[in-house]
Amino acid sequence: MKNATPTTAPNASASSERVTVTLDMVAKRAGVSPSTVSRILNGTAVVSEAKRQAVMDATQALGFVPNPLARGLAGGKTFSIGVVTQAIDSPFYGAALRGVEDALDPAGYSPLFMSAHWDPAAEARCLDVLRSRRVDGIVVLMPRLSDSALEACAQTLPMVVTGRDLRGPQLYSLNFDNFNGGRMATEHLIAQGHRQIAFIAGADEHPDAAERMRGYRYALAEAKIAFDPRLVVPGQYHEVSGLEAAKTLVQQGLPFTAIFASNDQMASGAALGLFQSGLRVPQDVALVGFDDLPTSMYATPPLSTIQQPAYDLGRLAACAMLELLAGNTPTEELPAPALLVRASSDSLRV
Amino acid sequence: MKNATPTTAPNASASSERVTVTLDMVAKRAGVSPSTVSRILNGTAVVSEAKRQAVMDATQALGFVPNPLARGLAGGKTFSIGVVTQAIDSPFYGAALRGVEDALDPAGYSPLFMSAHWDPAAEARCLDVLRSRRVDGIVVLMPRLSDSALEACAQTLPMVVTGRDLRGPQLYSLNFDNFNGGRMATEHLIAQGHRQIAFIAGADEHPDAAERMRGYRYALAEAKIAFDPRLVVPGQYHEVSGLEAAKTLVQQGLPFTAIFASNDQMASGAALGLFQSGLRVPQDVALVGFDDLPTSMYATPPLSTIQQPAYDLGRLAACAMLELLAGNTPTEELPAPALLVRASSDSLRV
DNA sequence: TTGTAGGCGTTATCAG
DNA sequence: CTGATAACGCCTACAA
Repeated sequence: MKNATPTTAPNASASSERVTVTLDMVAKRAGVSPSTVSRILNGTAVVSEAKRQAVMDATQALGFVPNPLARGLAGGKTFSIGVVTQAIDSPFYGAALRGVEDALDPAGYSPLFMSAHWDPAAEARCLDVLRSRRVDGIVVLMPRLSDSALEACAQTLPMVVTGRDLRGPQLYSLNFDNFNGGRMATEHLIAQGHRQIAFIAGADEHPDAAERMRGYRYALAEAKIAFDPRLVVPGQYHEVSGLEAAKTLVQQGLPFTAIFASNDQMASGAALGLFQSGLRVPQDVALVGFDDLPTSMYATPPLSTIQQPAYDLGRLAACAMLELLAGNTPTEELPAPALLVRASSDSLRV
Repeated sequence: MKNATPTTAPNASASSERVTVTLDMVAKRAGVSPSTVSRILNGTAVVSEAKRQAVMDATQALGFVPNPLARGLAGGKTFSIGVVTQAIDSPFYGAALRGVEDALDPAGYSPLFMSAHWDPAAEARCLDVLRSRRVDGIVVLMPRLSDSALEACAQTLPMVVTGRDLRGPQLYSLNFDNFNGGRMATEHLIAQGHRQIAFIAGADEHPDAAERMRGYRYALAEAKIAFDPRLVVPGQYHEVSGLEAAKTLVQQGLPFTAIFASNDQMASGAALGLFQSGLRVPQDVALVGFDDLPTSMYATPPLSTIQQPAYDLGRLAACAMLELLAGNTPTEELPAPALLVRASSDSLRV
């Protein structure tokens, strides 16, 4: 990271350096042709060691930095990859984007982030903008576009998507096992002795929300606990809806001793709702979330949850893209869901 | 947003469209020269209405989208602006970045996000990368680089920074009144009858952390409350440090009835620390944070805090950049700090 | 008003 | 192995 800076190098840095140093200037100074400089800098061909040194020296001395725009125009590769996220200000996507950054940076690629806000039309627009910017590939986190639209896009560019099961020559996907996650959360509650377990569902359009619910129902069935639709309240994956859901449950009067919220944000809202209703977590009601947001372990009380590795999701998606770009077949896989038991569902830990 | 799509327009969209449509093709189809097309599309000159129509039609029909790379190479403007954030996965920066997105998008500019992780060297690298990518301007959120380094950079490019007071021909800054924020938070606690108010400080390197502390001390002095250094514990602006700070305070044995944490993340950690120590918020200890993160109102109990408009911070910074780019002198100002009293510091609200 | 020519900084394709 | 010579797609004088 920290190469000793040769005294000859006026490394532009965040300082002066007015004129732009071009490849031609390097070529001239090194006494070779521009093409040779290009070849050396890109390792496109074998070059004599002598010229090689001369070019490297000149590059250093002049502080030459290739112009990505020109590179993109001429060569077709821009070394930037488009990343479509749904909300850059969501804790979940934030972690994922950081994973993307961390994976792309060392490879010399720059991410180009765009938010689609769960709107298919906006998502399509993102793809268009990204393609017009000539990105080398596109990663879509939790797309809302149809499989076919994504597949169509993959005909033109390497694509990696998460939250789907799509494969193709230029298409790779990474999916999380939401079903088993939902099942594990519910089984944990059942193991703790709970029989009346409420469920705060996620937005209908989210396929993963449906999977989590399926896991919930599966676990209930396995335990021979009758499914009571009245204990299932809708949510929208954000705090307010969790708060409202909890209040609905309380007001409804139907007894319940535990809540499984299909994501941490709603669990957080539900915790507040219970608190405001005078119910203690976990003494009166046990609570389990889903995602394991960075803040969940610092909630009061710390929230039990299913760990969904958002950071790794982003990182692996980016790695897969790098593989695709290198012409390889990606093999990255997401880790299996893991249950994190914390105080919110375990009275012994309080 | 939703123009009726003319039947003649095969709007590439997220679909097929193999070949790239160039400006020359549009020119040919419209029966004019490339330069005319360029002029019309950029409004660079006055053109006859007839040709104008012809070009617009051809553009539509062909679904032409100008290549930003070529545009950047030839004209110098890339319509992308670099945005240096410290951590893309922080709730505070997340909100700010969303503000940036929202302001830039309608103006036709794309943000290029990079994270510096509070490391000056990394920040310098971000600036270099961004400049090498030929962005039209750079916005730095809460820079760690020296004023002079930023000013130097502003000689080359329009710059907008937050958390500093810097002005220049190509440089604009947006600063938040951390001193008064800290003061208001403390005064609130004092008004609630508290005399022993602990303070969880922020990282030393953050200038805003020092300002908040100054506000704390100022308010104490105003109220003739002796400043007790033992009630000030260091923090790092993240949850763990708040948790540890609270435990330190409790173990220390010195009585205190309130805590002012210099940011919400630490306040959240402190809340957990108090909880684990068997202390109730606000009955035993009142708690006030700083920032008003989106999640703070859903904390258990909801956290009183000083509202720092992160979203607006980003939005206004981006707007200022747009002004700079348009050759105007920005005039955006950040709103004054506001105190939000919630249950964590008000027993009546619980 | 509008067309022509040249160039922005690289890479790629050919010869040599 | 290396050097010309085209593009890449668009913008901007300059000339008409």
